[in-house]
Amino acid sequence: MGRQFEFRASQREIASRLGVTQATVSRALQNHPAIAPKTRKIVQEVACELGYKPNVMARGLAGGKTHTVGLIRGTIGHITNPDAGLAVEDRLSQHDYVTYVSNCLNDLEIARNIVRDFACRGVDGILLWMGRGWGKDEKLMAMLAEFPAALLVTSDSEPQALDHVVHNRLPAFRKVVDHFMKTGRRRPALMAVGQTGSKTEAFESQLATYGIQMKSQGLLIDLDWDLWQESISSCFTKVLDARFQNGRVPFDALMCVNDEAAAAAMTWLRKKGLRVPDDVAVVGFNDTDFCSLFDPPLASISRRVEDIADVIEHMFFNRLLKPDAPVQREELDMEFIWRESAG
Amino acid sequence: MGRQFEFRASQREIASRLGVTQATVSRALQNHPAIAPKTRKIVQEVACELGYKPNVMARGLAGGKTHTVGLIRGTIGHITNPDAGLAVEDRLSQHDYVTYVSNCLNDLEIARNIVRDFACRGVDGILLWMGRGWGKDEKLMAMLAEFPAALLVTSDSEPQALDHVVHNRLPAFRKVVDHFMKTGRRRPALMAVGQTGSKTEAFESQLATYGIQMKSQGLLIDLDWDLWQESISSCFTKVLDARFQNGRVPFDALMCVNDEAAAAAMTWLRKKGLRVPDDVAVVGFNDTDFCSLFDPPLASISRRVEDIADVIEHMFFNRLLKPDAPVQREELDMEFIWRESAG
DNA sequence: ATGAAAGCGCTAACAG
DNA sequence: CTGTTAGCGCTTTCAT
Repeated sequence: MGRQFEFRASQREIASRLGVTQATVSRALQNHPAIAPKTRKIVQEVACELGYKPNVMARGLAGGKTHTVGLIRGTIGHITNPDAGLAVEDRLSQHDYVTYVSNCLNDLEIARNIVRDFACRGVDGILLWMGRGWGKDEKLMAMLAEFPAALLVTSDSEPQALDHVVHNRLPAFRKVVDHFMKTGRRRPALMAVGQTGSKTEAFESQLATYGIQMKSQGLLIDLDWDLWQESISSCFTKVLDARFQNGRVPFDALMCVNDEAAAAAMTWLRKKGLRVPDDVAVVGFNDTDFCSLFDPPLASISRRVEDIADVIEHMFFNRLLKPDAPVQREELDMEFIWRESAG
Repeated sequence: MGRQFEFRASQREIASRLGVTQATVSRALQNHPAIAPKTRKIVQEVACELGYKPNVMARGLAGGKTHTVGLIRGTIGHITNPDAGLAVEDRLSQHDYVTYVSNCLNDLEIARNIVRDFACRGVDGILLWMGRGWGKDEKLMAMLAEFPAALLVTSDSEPQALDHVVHNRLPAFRKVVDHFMKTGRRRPALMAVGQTGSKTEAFESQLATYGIQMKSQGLLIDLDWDLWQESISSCFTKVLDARFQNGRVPFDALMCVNDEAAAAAMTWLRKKGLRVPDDVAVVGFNDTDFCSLFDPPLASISRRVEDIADVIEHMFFNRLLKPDAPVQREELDMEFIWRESAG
């Protein structure tokens, strides 16, 4: 039978102590309107005295809130950094909410299973970092719709049927490209992992507005996913060495998938006798603490982790309080952080 | 009453489909020995067909396992990096275990409350990154002892009454000090946050074996915790500027709290006209991906995140399988990673 | 080998 | 305002 914990009291114990029924205790603890103020008071006092904490499983089973949220991250921890998930967890805990974390590895099928599992666990809400096009998956969206709260974090601004926050990279990418152009660069390249992805598209489309065709002009440096997992710097070096043996590169500016890659790029360029930013401007991604410590300081794109945590916190509890409010949608733009490496 | 989910089937539905009782379904699903093989088979088939998943709350309430573990981290995400917690979460999920994450901010009182809360949630086990001396807190230890599994991660090697893994920094610190000595340094300093802490003690005691008194010789650079939270680099620069206005420093080697601080130190030293490692050797902490990308590459101490995740995974499930096995204890040493900055 | 029934700790509908 | 009662979906005796 149920695991016993020495240090836990139940509503029944409080009830028997006071000579009332357990239901009364339940109501008093919930601040039910139809309860005598003095009953409520004495119940709460005894509850406090006994260190009563509700059994979350029982409460969930009986239809109450569990004060639990399931958070589904998209990528492995050491790759996406700094992590908005942990910042969110921190915020939620201040509202006495506890977070399940899980990682779907950007796989829709896995995401569905996790959502399902979270349902079996009675979470009050789901926070999901969406992969591309998942909004069109009816099965996923139908499941999500059944939770008291479900909040999607997307990186594209397509409309969604549920509450969502658009964590928009486009404006930042646009600003990077604009900056490159304004400072006289004419062949900005992108270093990406995989040929597709919203980063690639954002950069490509913005270049196109200046009449530059990224792919056909050889301005996409595609990194190998497997090598990438092993070692960022060596993978980068390998690709560049293979493609530009003589050290002559076809680009005069370089936007990188993350700060680590950007730092590796700066090292490689320097070794080839190229100056940053004079010969090649470099911009990273994530705006890690390290950026300002490089020589030259590394420009980057900030995810604004704390801001997005604010938005998520706000939208999530908003939904919980007003189950019938219309679908919410917020946008938060990532931000280009200029530093010397960008020229 | 209980939240309804369209997409969920219960044992009762399976039972009624098959004309057996729900208890039979329960037993069949648990591979209970006293169940006819063909019954088990057909039950499992139907369960699969209906996409049955157990209701974790109900199971927990009734005394079964919840396949949940509560993980209590000690520090805020963006400060401790890379994060063993996420690596562990990843491992556990491969065993169909889901992780609650919480952060006690290194506060014993908060830790106790979180443990309590996890108990109310019916977790099968607790993973706790211990603060100093918490092993002596009877209340905490008594609560932990009531879980089917509780695994402590400590950074000192004091004996504990429960399963624990010692994540030992001492050997690495020792190696750093030894290395400094071997390469002719005579005044190695430590940059720490707060005068106490195991990092400080480890370094101090090892220096003492060479007859060097860290504190009295002015070899402890104490950073302000509040400033530290705001900005690592500026906090560091402020302290150094205030203490060593003329750029003459009393140390010829510098061990830093983390890689960011080490990088900031290298920048500061260079500005003062001091060479790394010729004039001052520098070592960081965490062995971030960035280390090898600095000029010179930054030596550091690796927490061996993946290794510790391995150990935790192993010990945790070991305990779950053998509730009565004797207390387990494993040690995992952090590792000094030499790079040019260390001289 | 299976059914019947109790009970985990709570919420909520129904009575009074 | 409070007591009574019926579940929530399971696990686990106790019968048969």
